[in-house]
Amino acid sequence: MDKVITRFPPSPTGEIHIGNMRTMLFNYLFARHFNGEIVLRFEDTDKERSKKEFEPFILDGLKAVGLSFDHGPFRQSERNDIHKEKLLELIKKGLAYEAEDSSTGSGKVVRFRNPNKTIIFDDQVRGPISFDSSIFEDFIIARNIDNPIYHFAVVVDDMEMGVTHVIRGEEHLTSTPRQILLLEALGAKVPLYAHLPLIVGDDKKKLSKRHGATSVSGFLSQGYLPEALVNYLAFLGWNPGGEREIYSLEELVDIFDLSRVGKNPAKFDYNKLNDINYHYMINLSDEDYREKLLKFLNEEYTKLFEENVEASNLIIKEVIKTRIKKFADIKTMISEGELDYFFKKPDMNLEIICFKDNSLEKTKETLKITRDVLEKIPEDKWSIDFIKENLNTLFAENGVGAILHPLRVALSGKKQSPDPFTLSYLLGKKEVLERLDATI
RNA sequence: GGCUCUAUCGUCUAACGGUUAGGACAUCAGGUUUUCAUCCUGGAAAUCGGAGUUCGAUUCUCCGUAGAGUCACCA
Repeated sequence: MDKVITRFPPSPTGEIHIGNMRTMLFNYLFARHFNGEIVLRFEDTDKERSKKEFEPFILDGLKAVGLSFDHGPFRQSERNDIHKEKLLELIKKGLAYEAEDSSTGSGKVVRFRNPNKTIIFDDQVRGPISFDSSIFEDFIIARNIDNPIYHFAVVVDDMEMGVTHVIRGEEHLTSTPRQILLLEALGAKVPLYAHLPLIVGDDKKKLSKRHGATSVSGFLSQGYLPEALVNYLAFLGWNPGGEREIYSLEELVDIFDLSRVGKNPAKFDYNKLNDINYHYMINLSDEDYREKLLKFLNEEYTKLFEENVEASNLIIKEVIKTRIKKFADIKTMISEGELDYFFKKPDMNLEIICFKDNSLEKTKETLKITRDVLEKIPEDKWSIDFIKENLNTLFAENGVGAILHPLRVALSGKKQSPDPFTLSYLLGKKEVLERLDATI
């Protein structure tokens, strides 16, 4: 096989969204798998919507998720000379002609002389597909001689850049025969096409910028890890066949195979993404996790975490890690007061302190017993296991809930919290006794 | 509407003519000496319908049905 060359052809009309990213990812995986090369080309022939300012968004997005390219970035708009040359060539050969019916009045449009034949191409994911080209009639390929439309510009650029594989979304399927016709007229080698299944929303409609598509930067700012995003996106419409589903970008490159791309549209599933993201998060090193988490804390908690490094690391390990699926979830934990009680004494909450039907009096009594047991534990033995072990002796007589429920409420002010052993350990002996005394 | 594509649990998917139709997410139940979360175990859950080909169809063919994409001087 010739050297594989694929392409990223985003139009710079805004942020790069999840559908674009998936297409680029597949182009990347395919090219890299065969040690091929990737061309990045901004498709900006629509002068109304394309803006140079959007280019960095796209470049940054690619960089953030680790997708590299080898050639470019090119701008379609800066390749006008070559487009015009090819346009004139077709006109000269009688394969295209200028016509008078410009609706915008900006000169003569250029139409392609349609040979009206059946086009058959072997789609790399869908198999043979055939179209009767006469339905397109003599379609327009340029607004005027200096101003080609997309279909013409892509075809010329792909040809000139030696693109061997065009991997794109299914929405381009019906424009493929037109492009093949142009390629044939230009005497170019027709690349192989692969049309990827669409990513759809809950309504089964194509995800697009104006329809539910979220930008890649949006996901990243929610605290989804790039690795997780890549991993999830790779599995939308493709899978390697086994039961494993966690793969790094490098591993995906190794095993990627276009023939295993599915044909049916894939619904974007946040639950699944969250799960994969959670998996990547808990496998982060402690330092890495902390560093990333800190970026999502508000001012108050950033300060608290930085002033209490050891304590906050314990809180991350024992409390936060199993409770958030993406880093931005920490904001919810904070706003719901799930972290408050580690740093300041809770409001006394006698309403909920009683276990089941126990009276307040009885509850205070058990808290006193609990306090006495805890007080006897030496500072240097203050560990989760040792606290548990000591409290154990109270359970048989009083019942587990009767001891632990009031203890939890006294320490946290909440009905739901991490287990009281962990809580006690995190707070430290002195603080625990103070909180118990305040309640009793 | 024309053209094109698609059709397995709620979701993503596996099974390239023979399986008790598998896995993951979600969901439900139980367990981890109280709760939330995590973790473990288990359960429920699918081949769109109809013909054909075949000893045998999720798998091949055809017809329906349903959904989607596309029909720009947008990309």
